[in-house]
Order: sequence, then C-alpha cells, then structure tokens
Amino acid sequence: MFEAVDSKMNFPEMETGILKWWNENQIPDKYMAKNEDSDKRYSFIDGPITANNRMGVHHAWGRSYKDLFSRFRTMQGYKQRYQNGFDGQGLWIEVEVEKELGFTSKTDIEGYGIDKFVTLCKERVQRFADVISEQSKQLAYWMHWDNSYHTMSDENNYTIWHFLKTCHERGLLYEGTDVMPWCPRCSTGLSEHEIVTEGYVETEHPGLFVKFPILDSDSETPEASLLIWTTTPWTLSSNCAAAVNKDMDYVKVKQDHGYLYLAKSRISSLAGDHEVVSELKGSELVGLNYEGPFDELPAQEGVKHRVVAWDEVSETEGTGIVHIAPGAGKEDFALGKREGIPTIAPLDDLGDFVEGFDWLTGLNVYEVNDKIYESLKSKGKFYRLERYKHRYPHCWRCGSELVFRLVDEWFIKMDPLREPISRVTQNIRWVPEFGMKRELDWLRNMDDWMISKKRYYGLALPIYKCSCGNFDVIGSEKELEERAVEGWDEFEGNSPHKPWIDSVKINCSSCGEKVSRVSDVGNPWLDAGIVSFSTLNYRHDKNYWKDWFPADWISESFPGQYRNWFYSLLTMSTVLADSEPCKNIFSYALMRDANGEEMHKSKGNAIWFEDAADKMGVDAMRWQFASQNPASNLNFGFGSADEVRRQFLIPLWNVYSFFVTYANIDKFDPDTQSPDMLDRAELDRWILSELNILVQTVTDNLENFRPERVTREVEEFIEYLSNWYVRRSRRRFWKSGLLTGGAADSDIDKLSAYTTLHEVLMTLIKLMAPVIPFVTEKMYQNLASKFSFGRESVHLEEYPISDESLIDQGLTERVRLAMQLSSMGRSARSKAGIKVRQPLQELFVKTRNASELDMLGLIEDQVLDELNIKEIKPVDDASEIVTFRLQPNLPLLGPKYGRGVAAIREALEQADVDSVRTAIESGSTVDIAGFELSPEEILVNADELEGYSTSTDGGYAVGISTEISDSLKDEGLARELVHSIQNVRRAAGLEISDHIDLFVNGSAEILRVVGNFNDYVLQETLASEVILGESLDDSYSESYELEGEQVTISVRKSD
RNA sequence: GGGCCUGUAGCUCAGCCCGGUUAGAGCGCAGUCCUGAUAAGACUGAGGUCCCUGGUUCGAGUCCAGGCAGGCCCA
Repeated sequence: MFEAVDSKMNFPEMETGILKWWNENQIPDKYMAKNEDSDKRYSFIDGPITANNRMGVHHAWGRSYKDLFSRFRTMQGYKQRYQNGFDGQGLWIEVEVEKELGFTSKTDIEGYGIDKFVTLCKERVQRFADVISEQSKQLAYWMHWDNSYHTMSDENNYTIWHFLKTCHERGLLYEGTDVMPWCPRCSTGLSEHEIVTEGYVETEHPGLFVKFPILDSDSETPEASLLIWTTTPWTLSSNCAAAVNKDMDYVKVKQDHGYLYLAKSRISSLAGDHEVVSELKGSELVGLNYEGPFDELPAQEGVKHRVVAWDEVSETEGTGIVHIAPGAGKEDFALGKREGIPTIAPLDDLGDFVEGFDWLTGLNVYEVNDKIYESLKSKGKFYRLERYKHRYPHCWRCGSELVFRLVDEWFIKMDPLREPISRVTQNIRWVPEFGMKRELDWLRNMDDWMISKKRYYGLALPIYKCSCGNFDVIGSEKELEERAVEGWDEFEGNSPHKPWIDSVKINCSSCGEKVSRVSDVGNPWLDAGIVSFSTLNYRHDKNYWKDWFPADWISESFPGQYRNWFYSLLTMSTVLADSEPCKNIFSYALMRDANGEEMHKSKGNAIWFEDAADKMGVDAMRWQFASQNPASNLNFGFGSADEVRRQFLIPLWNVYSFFVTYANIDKFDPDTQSPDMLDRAELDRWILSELNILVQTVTDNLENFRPERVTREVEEFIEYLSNWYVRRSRRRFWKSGLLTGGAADSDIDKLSAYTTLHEVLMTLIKLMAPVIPFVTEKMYQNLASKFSFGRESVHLEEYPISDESLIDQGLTERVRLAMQLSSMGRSARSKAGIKVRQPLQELFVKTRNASELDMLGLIEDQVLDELNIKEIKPVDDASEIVTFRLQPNLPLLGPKYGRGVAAIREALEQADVDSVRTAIESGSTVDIAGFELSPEEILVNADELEGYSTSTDGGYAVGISTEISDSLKDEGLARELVHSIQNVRRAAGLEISDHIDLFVNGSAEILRVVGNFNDYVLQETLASEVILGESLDDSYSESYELEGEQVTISVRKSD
C-alpha cells in the first residue's frame, strides 16, 4: 500500500518536512559518500561567495545551477569534492565592520588597533559564512558545509605568495605609479569597479574659465591667451600642459585688449562682445608654450607648459582646450606619460596639499576653491565662473566627492601574458558562447593588473622593498621563516595578516640591509583567482592537484566576472600551470524583479531568500531558475513562481496523486512481477517510448549545460502524460479486475497500466531529482523506498539511462497523430456547440499523406472514444464536401529542382486537382510543368468541409456531421443522466469505490431511456440496480432538468 | 570611438546554430466546455510590418552586409 496522497499539496510545508527527514537520516552525507570509490571524477571549483551579508535570491539562482549539475553527476556515478567557498578578505568586509563600529576614517581604525580590527573582520566573515551555510541547506544545496574553503585561510594566502614569487621570477612584478580615484575622508583608493556600480552622483560644480597667456605670442597679438575650462579648480595648481584636438577648428577672437584662443564651436562660452580675428586648426596650436596659472609655486619650478595634441578633446563642453594635470587626473596621467609631461602630485592621503604649494600647503582640497579664484583674479588669469551640473564620482561608503590622486602601487605586467592567457581562454568551452569573445576583448584591452591596496584586512603582499632599490618577494611561510632576521617568534602562530606579519623583517638580498614588508594588502581578486590551486592542495600534494585540475566546470554570473574572477583564474593558472583552470565556464546574467527592474533594498522590490523559500517553495524557485535562458536577465517574483506551481508542480502532483489513489484501491504492489512488454497495451508502450526519448534528450542537455531545454522537454512530457496517457487510461484503472499477477483471472491490462505508470513516475522523478530535490523525494519515499527495488532516498539513485529498445518512432508518430486529430475534433465540436457527452455518428478526417492515412486504422479507437463518435471516415470517401488544394513539398522539391520550383508552384495551382490527387493516391508520378513529380513531392491540403463543422491545421482537416438521430439523442441523454448521478454520488459524500442503491424518478421519457441503458448506468455508477419511479426518505436526492426533462435522483450506500 | 548582447502577440519569452508548407508557448483579456486528477483540466477567439533597408537564395523570422533602438563591457 502507498501512503494516501493529499491532492492539495502545500509545497513549502512539505519541503520543511523533507529537509528535516534528510537531516535526521544523514542523506546529504550518504549522497556525498555515494561515489567515494568511483574511478570517474567530476571536478567543480566553487566561485567563492562573499561572506559579508546574508545570501539573497540572486545567489540562490547561481547556487541552484551548481547543485543541479553536481547532483546530476553524482547520480551518474562521478566522484566529486562538494566544496563550497567563502570570499572573506578585502575592503568589502572592512567597510561593514567600520559601519558596525561607527568609524569614518582610517585614523579611527588605527586608533582602535589594527589587530583588533582585523580580528573583527575575520569574525564577521565567519558569522556570515555560518548564516549562508544554513541558508544554502534550505535551498537543498548539498556540499560539505564543514569543509568550505576560505580565501582568508593561511593556505590561500601562502599560495598567492607562491604565485607572486613566480611572477617576480619572470620579471612580471613591478612598482609603478598611477592616478586613482581616491576618497580623502576614508583615505583610500577606490577601484574603477567600485565607482561604476553606484558611485556617480548628480553634482553641481564650478565651471571655471581661465586664461593661460601664450609666452611666444607674435607681435600682432601681444596679449593672446588660451581659454581653458575646468570643474576642479584645485587641479590648476598642478597644471603642466594644455590639450587641443588637432583636427578641430579653433578661432582667435579679440576681446577688450587681448586675444583668446578657443574652439570655433565653443564661442558661446565667451562673455561679452568679441570679434573673431582668424580661424585655425588645432594642430597649429600644438607646441605653443604658455604661462601656467600657478607658476609661482615651488612645485611648479622648472615646468615648461606647452600645448599638446589629444584626440579625446571634444566640442561637447568647455572651450575645446583642456587643462592637463597629470598628477590629478587619470586620463591626464596617461596622456602625460605618452607626451613626457612632468607630473606634479598635490595631495596627500587625506586630501591636504603637500609641501611645495606655498600658501596652499596644509589646506584641504575641499576648501580651496575661493582662494584659487582670488589668486587667479589677482594675476589677471580669471575669465569667468559658471555653475555646472554633471555626474561625478563619489565614495560609495561615505558620500564624499572623490579626487584623483597619484599613488605608488604594485602591478603585474600584462603584455607578456596577453597572448598566453588568450590561448588558454580559447581552450575553454564558454556557455553562453559569447563569453569567450568578451573575455578575449577584455584581455586585449587589459592594462597592467594593479594588485595593491592601501588598507588593513587582506592578503599581505609578500614584497620587501629596500631603500637600495631592490625588492624581494617571499614565496612561502617556510621561506619567510628561513629569511627572517627579526620578529619570527612574535609572528609565529598568527595568520599572515597585518599587523602580525609585519613583525618579521628580512635582509635585503642585494645590499643586506634589514627591510620590512611593504604595508599594502592585495587586490581581492588574487584571493579568488588562486583557488584552483589553493583548494586542491597544490603546494603539498601535486598528485591530488593533478587529479582534480583543470576543473570540469565552474559557474558564476557573467556581468563583471570577465574582468574579475574569470580573469584572475585565467591569469593565475596560465602563470602557474600554463593551462586552463577549467574545461567549461557556465555563466548566467542578472536577476531583476518581476518587472525587469533592478532589485534594491531601498526600492523595496528586493525579495529575501527566506521569504521566497517559505512562500513560493524551493522547488518552484529551482524549476524557474533552471527554466531561465542563462544568457538573459531573470525577472523573478512571486507571480512567476506561482505560475511554475500551477503549470508544472500541480499537474505533476495530480498524476502522482491519481496513481496512488487507484493503486491503493486495487492494492497494486510494484514488487510483483511486471507484465512482459509484449503484453502491455499500445498506450503503455507509447508512453514508455516517449519516456525513453525524454531520458536521452534530458541527459544530453544536462551534459551540455542547457538546463532551460530540460525543463521545456519535461514539461512537454508531463503534458503528454497527463492529458493523454492518464486521461486515455482512466478506464483501465477504474474497471473491475484483480491484479494478482499471473493468476488465471488476473486482468493483465490493468496490471500493465499500473506497472507502466509506476515505471514512468519512477524514471521521471529520478530524471528531475537534480532540479527539484524535494517533491521528487516526497514521491520517491512513497513510490519506491519501502519496496525491494527502492533505496533510502531518490538522491542515492542512479540517473536513468535510456532504453533504446523501448523507443518506437512509428508509435510515437501515430499517437501524436491521434492527439492532433482529437484536438481538432474537440475544436470542431466546440465550434458547433455540441458537447462531448452527446454521441455523434461520423468523423471525417483528412490526413497529410498516404502513410498517415494508413495509420488511421491503428488509432481509430482512441480518437473515436476520445471524441465520443461512432465511426471515422477518411475524407477521400466524401470528396464532394471538401475543397482540395495542391501544394509543392518544398523541402523535397527545392534542393532537387532549384529554379524550377517557381514553375512547379504555378503549374500546381493551375492543375486539375482531382486527377492529380487520384494519381498520387495510387502512387504514380505526375507530370507538372514538364517535371515528373513523385507522390510525396505533392501535398494535398483541404480547405474546408462544407456543411460540416470543421477544423483545419497544418495539412489536416477534421469534420463532424452535426446531425443527431433519435438513438444518438437517447444515448446522449443516458450519459447526461450518468453524469448527474455521479454528481449526486459526490454530493452525498460517497467514496469512489462505494456501491450504491439508485432511485430514478421523472418523466416517461427519462424512465424509458434509463430502462434502455440499464446496464450502462449500472456499470458507470456502481449501482446494484436502478429502481425506477420512486425515491426513499433515507437516501440523498437531487433534482435536475436534462434536455427539458425533469428527473429526481436518489442514492444511498448499499450494504 | 571599439567589443559583446538583445530587438518576434498588450506583457514575459521560445524558435534562429542547421533557411522550407499556415511563426509558437505562458500570462493577461473575451467566451465555451469538461469534471471519478476537481482551489485542477480542455477548447475557441481577438491580438504579429518577426526593428528597418539592402543582399544571397527557387524560398529568409532564420544566413550575409549596412543602419536604427536598448543593454553590458572597454576607452
């Protein structure tokens, strides 16, 4: 016996129960131990999740993929590592801890104590790692949760040391300068990435116009100046050049007593009267020398200001002449490097002016604008000031305006690596395919990789820089110990983080001087990029590493990762192993809300993972995730989850519930011998054929990372199963008959139906278990676990393998034809307004071709029964009621005749339809426009069936005769009666299997029909006899009007 | 400015790789039916310049080129 199934399933509630059961019975552990001894390996390397906050629904999407493919391979018998990863070093963590402590700047941290601060960072990571682990379990993400790797681990950090040392040995590591966005308040640089995400804010700035007097003005225009424009007046202090676009048109204008140069298209920025004196190209200005705005400052001493050419100068704003301060602007710095312009860096790390700026020194960048205007005015260089609104980068932590500041940073050279990494990139299969193009494009454009950050909690860069100019890079903890000349004892036992690591000093390998580590920490993408080595024990057990590297696949959301994780993985595995880190990269887009808007906590449209899991259910989420085309954004919401429930989970559950209900009534035992395939009904063989086709395609699509096709195919199969197999089989389950297999009185057809449906459900749930682990487990527990063939859990099962001997292509085609014709028949009935309960005499059918015509005999019974019609007639027997049309079979004719197709098409329209049709039906060729066409090269379509209610679709036509004879009418009435009796049974609260006493009272017409159809009524309603003309007081009664006749029906449960 | 992606019904999308007869699904809307799976199910209807232009081809939603619009990345 099976456990009775609640037809109104509350899926989230069920999931909670399953989760508990898994836990109590250690199913995840048994699952992960299942293939311990297998020779087949499937290697997955987890992209570490940032353990800085709770997990959101968008993480659940990615984790569902990871779990799906893991489960699929587990069921296929592959040994795996099941290791989750947590990312937990870097500014992200620092920022949150600073918030907790109410800190606003680096000085707060230093005052608090770096050791205590770093310890809090580590604790926060551990705290959220625990939270995420618990959330992941609710998602049924099965990993070794007590064996997750951490990027903050010693092993991870020391493996990065090894990487950096390798880079150094190849001459790839260098210290350089760059201009970076910098927050003066937080006193740190921000990466471009941190600005791009949410850093730009609409801001009002001064738009300041300044005159740069030309030094070598000709005698005709003695007082000529360049007119420039800037929104950051403080940068004028460090001006070293002015840039023009050499192809743009410029003008010289006379105003008051002097002359100004600016772009012709920007004349509108002039104030007051002016007169254009001459026009010139930008190239004519290049090379001119001018007097800078702050030449009197000591820092400006010796700087020769000149005009340079720059293609980036545009006509959209300003004056078309751009002030260049290489020490205070990113693009300026790049241009300065190319043109050999001196670099003056005005600001320290708090945004204060440094020594060498005279009266500016010590002032903060935020408070100097007015003083700058005054100074310019006193020197006659001020032109005018306007207000200017634009989007400008701000610190995403504290909201301060950023400045651009020159800093010393450590870099890995990209040029020597560009080609090798590109080669490795092309060895990987990227899903979606365009991933490779994007990665290659990034690699082509990638600048040297800046790996340092001036913060506290992160990888300690193992670089020891000596004042002699040499620097040493340490490659391991062992090497550090060997080279330590001071502080090792103090450090020993601590993690290699600041401040502990910095007690250790070594001697410079060049001059022997004692040196300290540089104070920088590492870029966090080093942390995540090393994991294909660090997590596979690369340093201590190369054989183990070789067993699992390169990984079979990795997976992460693609926006951002081409330049982050994918990039760092590729770089590090190219340098260390000259190999791809993985064979497949499966990536997916972004999650949006139901309306396609970005999810934001502040907007109120974010969905918490727990809410989603509790309300919509994890299976509904996971099915939706799997259904999504990973290349496009996922619009996620409660509505779409409910759709999954209604469209997919409930139909599936209904089939299961149907099976269990009747299997229990008939005491079906799946452990008894199953009927031989030859003894099974055609319907059974058909659904098994469809099932095995499904197993093939699903397996293929999972092996090729196409989960979205899997869900489509399964949904289609369930449609067949529910709306054809079960519906067509219902009577086979209802009918009386015993299931004692093999006994003389056993009903082999009934047994065959039960066995087949059970087999189908078993295979189906195994097939879907990786996607929807809960509902499949629930069903498996009932359908399999307690029987001899069952295992403890569906997740300890093997993945189904298609039995090709059960695939019958002809059968599949036939049944699909039957479904097609039935659907069209229903359509024709619907158009005529005739209910299916009313029997009809004839169904006319026009098929597409002769072979389908031949099939008709085999599917006749199904179609007639489905449509409640007496006989089927091929339409060719009634050609007077249909208009035929000839069409060329283009896929056949096209390749064969090419240009001739046009002539054939035309000739077919003119041809005599009946004679051509007769000819091709007898199998002979036809001469059309001089071409000898075979029967299959011509298609015959029916347009309509006149006088009948018809339906046409794709070459098929179906029609019903709408004439209803007296006997058909009686039969229809009998069915109406049975229908009413069933309603009364149900209203009386009787069980499906209860037998009844039945009383029918009503008009003479009703009584006549009941009498005529006595046996039919008894059989359908499980009545022992029909008693006419009365009803009893102790029975349940209802009255109806059927076809204009009054009837009262009474039932009671018989003894 | 360069690279990549997307554009199909009111909405969300499939189909395109590998060209073929009348372009599909779900949601929504209007209606009908069925009901011994029933807080389900089936059917019908309205709704489409498959972004535009050109090319290749007997034939283009599908392939090619050039645009347009939106998105992402880089500069």
